[in-house]
Amino acid sequence: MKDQIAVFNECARRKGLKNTSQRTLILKAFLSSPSHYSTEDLYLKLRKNHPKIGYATVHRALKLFAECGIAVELDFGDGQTRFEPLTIGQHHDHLVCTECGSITEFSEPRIEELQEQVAAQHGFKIERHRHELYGLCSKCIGRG
Amino acid sequence: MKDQIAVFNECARRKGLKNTSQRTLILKAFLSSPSHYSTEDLYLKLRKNHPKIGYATVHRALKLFAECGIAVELDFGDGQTRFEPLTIGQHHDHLVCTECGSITEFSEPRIEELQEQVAAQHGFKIERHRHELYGLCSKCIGRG
DNA sequence: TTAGTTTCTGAATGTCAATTTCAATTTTCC
DNA sequence: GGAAAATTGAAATTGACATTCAGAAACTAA
Repeated sequence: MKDQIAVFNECARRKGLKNTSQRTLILKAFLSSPSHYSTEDLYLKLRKNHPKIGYATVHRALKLFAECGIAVELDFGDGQTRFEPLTIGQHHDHLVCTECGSITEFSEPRIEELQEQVAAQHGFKIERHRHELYGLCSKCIGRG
Repeated sequence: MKDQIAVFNECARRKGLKNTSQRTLILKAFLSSPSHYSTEDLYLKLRKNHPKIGYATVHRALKLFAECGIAVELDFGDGQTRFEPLTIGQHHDHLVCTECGSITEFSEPRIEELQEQVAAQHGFKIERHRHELYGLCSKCIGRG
């Protein structure tokens, strides 16, 4: 978390951005939870203690975090973009429960390797990828 | 293609839908091309020869095809949903060029297998998945 | 500290694709 | 042919994201 704040501050400095209490607030709330927040989610959470904060401010901050490389934008196809704090070197993909919406992370180097092979076969250079498995999580299978 | 029309007709019958010239037209245009159409794309293409056709009609037809299992909805994160004809048993994933937008299909059973292993480790039951590699296609690397 | 400059905030508004509405039309079935 | 039901397509609505703008706050230099 300290690393991420440092990275963000450096990025903000480079961009000539000012320090504002709102941005600090949003950054801390964002980093302090393992959640996969949509703008809406984080906005509603922050409003509880900071009723004056604006949706646009939260939205701009999250986009900024993504630009600075301390957040990744996720799209699980439900019409809402989610943001996840990015810990350097901790790439992972997601298991998304279609029943309860829970999100679990996974990482499988052998898949990444095969991906590279596939790309190489097509003369394709991978910049990024998206790999999501949708289905029922262990809890929802039980309830099934 | 005949299979898909048969599947669709059966699905339409079950749903108590009527046969209309527009839907037939849209279905044929959709199946007759390997493209990954957005509603907009297909609408514009159809309008050339059928100026009276409506956007909503095309949109409804494509959603219906997806419901009937002869099309899959794709979202490459560019703000437009694309539809691809689904040939039974021919699952594949996509390489998406971020430069020219070209879409190439790939299939790698070993990745599918590893996916299942990952899911099993988490007690997760996969219903569907999404796996996309974004980057530069061979043509765009050359132009680079 | 203070004046001056620049950025930021937040309410409101704009944008864009997806979706819905509804009156007119078409299909289906008797 | 005619009634009932579904479909069409223009227009309006929705919903998420993005932008605008006037006032507020943060920096900068003297």
